[in-house]
Amino acid sequence: MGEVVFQLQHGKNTDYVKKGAWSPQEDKKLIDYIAKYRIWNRSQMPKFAGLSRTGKSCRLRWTNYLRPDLKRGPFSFEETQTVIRMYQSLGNRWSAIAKEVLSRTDNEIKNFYHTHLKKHLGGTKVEVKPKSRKKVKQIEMSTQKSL
DNA sequence: AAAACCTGCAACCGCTCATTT
DNA sequence: TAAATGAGCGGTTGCAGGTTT
Repeated sequence: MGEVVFQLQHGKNTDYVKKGAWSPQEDKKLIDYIAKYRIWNRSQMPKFAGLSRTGKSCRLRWTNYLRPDLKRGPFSFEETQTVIRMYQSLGNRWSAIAKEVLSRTDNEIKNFYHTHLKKHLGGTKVEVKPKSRKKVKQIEMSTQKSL
């Protein structure tokens, strides 16, 4: 429903890039492909997997939804506490927080924060994210040590 | 009953950084 | 060393389903 298909012209060949929600069939193709080949080339993978999606979209779907080690459902008390603690020390470094909250993705934590925690932590001002990832690494290292 | 509004979440976009050539 | 390309991240959007009026 509401699916959008974009048509890209490349000379005589026509590639269709589908957007929007993933169907169960597409999920299965992606799971089957990754189960078979594991490592993918982002630009080539969708074509070989038989998917009309961008590699970026495939990666996102896999990491945020299809990965077998992902935990679904509501956050536990412990997970919530970890997210709050890490957010207060790291700020909006969702991927770094996700490493601490096992089996949860950065996207899931980000959504969880925006929908559940933001209103409760509204007054808690946290530093703006640093631009450089080197700085982020340094912050992460120091956080690891202090924990 | 249905229209309007709200909430939660999956997915996309644009940007930065890392790696390769 | 610089340019091109690939990968990852955070912000934001769009929509389905639920709730309120």
